[in-house]
Amino acid sequence: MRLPKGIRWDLSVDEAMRVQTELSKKVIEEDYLPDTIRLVGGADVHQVGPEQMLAVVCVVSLPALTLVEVSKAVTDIVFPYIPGLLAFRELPAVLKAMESLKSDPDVLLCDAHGRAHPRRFGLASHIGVLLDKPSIGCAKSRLYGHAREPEDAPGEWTELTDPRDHTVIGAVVRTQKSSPPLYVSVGHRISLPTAVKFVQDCCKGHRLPEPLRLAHEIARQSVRAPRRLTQERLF
DNA sequence: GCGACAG
DNA sequence: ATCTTGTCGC
Repeated sequence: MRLPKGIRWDLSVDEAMRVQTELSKKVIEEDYLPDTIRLVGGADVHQVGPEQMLAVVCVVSLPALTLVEVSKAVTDIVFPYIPGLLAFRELPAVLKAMESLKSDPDVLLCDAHGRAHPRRFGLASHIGVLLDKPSIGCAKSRLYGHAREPEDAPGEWTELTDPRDHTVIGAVVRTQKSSPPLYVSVGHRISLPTAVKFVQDCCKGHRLPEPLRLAHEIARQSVRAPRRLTQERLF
């Protein structure tokens, strides 16, 4: 998959926040995606030691949810972890993994927020806009917004709203009984109802949707064995 | 000033 | 994200 060129990552915190505010205007919150979705991607990033990041992208086919491709990439850490600015830390690794991907997923699930963000531009939206690809934010915990707790049954969900203007910015979705809910939000080129439906369709008995569950598991295993990673050692 | 805070 | 054991519940 082709990547945009000339992106600068050596930004100050102020500059990074301004970039988010600007790019957030480009987010499309409508279903601008193929009629039939056959491939769903899932991206997860792990930190490896004090100075490296490992990104794993898994592509799964619908409706069987069978794994069709895995791509990995290692990059040096170029930005600290700051709540709200996660994209500037993880995007270099995710983009590199996306670059070596052979298949072209119809939609990409991200282990992060999309519109459910202080400036309405979390990692899921950032990667969606940069690649002009439908994307969904699917985080394990809350960053921003108010919501009531959904009932304890798979499929139950509540709205996540912006306390400033009461806009709906996401959904809190119970994907498995007795498990903490997922925070689903629009990344890019998709509507919230469609995003919620996709996440639910991709969960086969687990809390996380299959593409993300697999990516997370593969990343965890890759980080386990070697103490230091090289691009070649990943394969 | 104080708390909250994706991974 | 990472550092970390056993343990309780679905």
